[in-house]
Amino acid sequence: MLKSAERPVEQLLELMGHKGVFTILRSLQNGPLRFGVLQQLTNLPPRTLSLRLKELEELRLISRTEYNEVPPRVDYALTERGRGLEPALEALAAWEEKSLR
Amino acid sequence: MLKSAERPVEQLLELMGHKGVFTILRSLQNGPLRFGVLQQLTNLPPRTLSLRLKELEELRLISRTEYNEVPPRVDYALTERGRGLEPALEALAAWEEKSLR
DNA sequence: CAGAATCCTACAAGATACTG
DNA sequence: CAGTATCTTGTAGGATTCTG
Repeated sequence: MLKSAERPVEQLLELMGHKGVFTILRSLQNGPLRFGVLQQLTNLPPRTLSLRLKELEELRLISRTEYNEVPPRVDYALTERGRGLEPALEALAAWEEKSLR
Repeated sequence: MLKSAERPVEQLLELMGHKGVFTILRSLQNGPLRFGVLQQLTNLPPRTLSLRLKELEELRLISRTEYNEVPPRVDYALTERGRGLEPALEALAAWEEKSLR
């Protein structure tokens, strides 16, 4: 799945091209979120969400934190590298805004 | 192919997620280019390049101009809407720069 | 709750050959 | 030159069911 021959931006865009990924990144800008919440926000089936989260982790854009609690609790947050993406996310959101008018 | 139910940014990212599309858009920032040149820049087979260019046209990000000459000549250029994408392209390129260091 | 396992269908994308 | 036609293989991603 990881095509290391590609430029980082191509890897990134390939991942962001998948359904829900932009929403995931944007949502995490406001702080960590749990699996279940991301599922509701993106409307992805668990299998697909799980795949995307792993790929985002592989690219070191998000981190996964597991708490030893019952019931289980896990949350996902932007990494430093992921936060470096924020200007691009904003630019894309701004473009969308403009293109809706 | 056109999933009109999606938000513009999701449509855009789905398209930009395909191989070569980022390169196409970036290259066109410097002015119109011909099919053959885009083929060399992206390393895409003609069929795939042709598909991507049509999809970019559908989203009104690029325009196609055909000249009645022999041999045939066609070129592609960013539209106004496509130029609206430039801040995002720059942000992505900047992110890549940073992430390489 | 947070996923993993299994199954399925549609389409991505590359290779190759051909043409107005 | 700028594509189209045809064929093949891999993967996306949705549905559903199950579990540590």
